[in-house]
Amino acid sequence: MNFRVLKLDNKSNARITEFFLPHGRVETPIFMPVGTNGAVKAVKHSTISESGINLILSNTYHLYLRPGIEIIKKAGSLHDFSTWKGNILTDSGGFQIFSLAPFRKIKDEGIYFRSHIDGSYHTLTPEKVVDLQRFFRSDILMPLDVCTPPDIPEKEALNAMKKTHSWLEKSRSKWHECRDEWGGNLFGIVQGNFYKDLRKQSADFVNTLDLPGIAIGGLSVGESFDMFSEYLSYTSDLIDPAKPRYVMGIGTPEYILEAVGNGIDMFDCVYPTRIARNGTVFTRNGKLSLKKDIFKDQFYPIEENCSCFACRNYSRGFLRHLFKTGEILGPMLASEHNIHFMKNFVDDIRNSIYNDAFSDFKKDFLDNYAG
RNA sequence: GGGGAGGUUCCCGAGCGGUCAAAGGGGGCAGACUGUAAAUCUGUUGGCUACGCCUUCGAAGGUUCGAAUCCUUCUCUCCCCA
Repeated sequence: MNFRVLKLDNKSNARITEFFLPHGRVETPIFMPVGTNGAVKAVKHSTISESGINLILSNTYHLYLRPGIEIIKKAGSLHDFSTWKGNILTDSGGFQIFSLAPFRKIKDEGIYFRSHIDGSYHTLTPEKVVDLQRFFRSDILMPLDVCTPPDIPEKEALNAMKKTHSWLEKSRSKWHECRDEWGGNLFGIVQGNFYKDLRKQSADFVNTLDLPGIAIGGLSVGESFDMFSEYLSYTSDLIDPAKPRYVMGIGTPEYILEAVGNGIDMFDCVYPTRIARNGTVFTRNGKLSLKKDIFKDQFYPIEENCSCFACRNYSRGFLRHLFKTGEILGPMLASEHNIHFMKNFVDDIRNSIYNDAFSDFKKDFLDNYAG
């Protein structure tokens, strides 16, 4: 995928990199919106692509259950099925094993689980998950892993890590057999919970596998920000710098700044689009809960200098009205704004790295955001 | 004119002698949301000099130790028949 580092920040580990995927070039740092079912909720593909984003995330677990792999195979690929022209990273379902805990059983060979939709019984194995993503024609595919919550005993964390490692080897073999069909890139996932010796073991192991990129999993799963920061920094330093580094499942602007400062290139999160649907939007001066009474007669945009469709055409007062009345347009416009916000935010981060001013940018941003 | 049903806290609507400041919705207000079981979820929603007191279930009066709940009158709304 021809990865290379274009610029290193002179005061932190922040960096700008580029790599090439089957559906185009990607420049990092990049925020990937989450479109679990092949579409970012409440947002049109054109809105994403016109904002300059060419990599979104979808989910193997969900697409496997609905519409099922046969339909996507028949369509040709997930891109063809959804008509999204850019790159797609598909998550494996590892996180669903974690978040849908009551319905699953983890064994050495894979996971047995019940569908959250109809209760039917299913199995996902590391090999099968690669196969599914192969038929999606995913540009980046993720291996099945075991994500664990904070505060579990080290022995339990060790077992989860071992399983993740053994599954990764199996995924890798399967990927080697079929990758030439379409050029998808399998990333490794570092686990190890909140134990540094395990994180170290896991990073060392994943480094040896010669994969195109490396993800840090098992963060932002309920731990404090300080804990997140400590383990992010520790783990990131152990990962091969000659590959894209991806922290799964973040985040808010604060988390992203922390990640970029520690050399992370990629991140994804449902947060911007989920809070948008629930009535909260980002601004450079902090979040706004649009449903609040104070916005009812503010006849100016969410942000004056934002170029998104919502800010060019609608006022805070009207957006509040849309949310209060349950109009579908409210979540749509708020989602569009938050997508734009994240894109512009990450662009500004990238520019600051170009100018060796990341630290100043971070400080200024956080001052405004909190104030 | 005759017969019937009913007026409950912002709205709808339960309650039909004490455990009722009054179920449940809705609406309002506030909070949460981080590899999406989420256009979702949680809290709160008469007043106060608050572990107690005050006002409140159309209005006024009455029965009772005690009433939103029973009785009388008044008033308003709706339905049916003439």
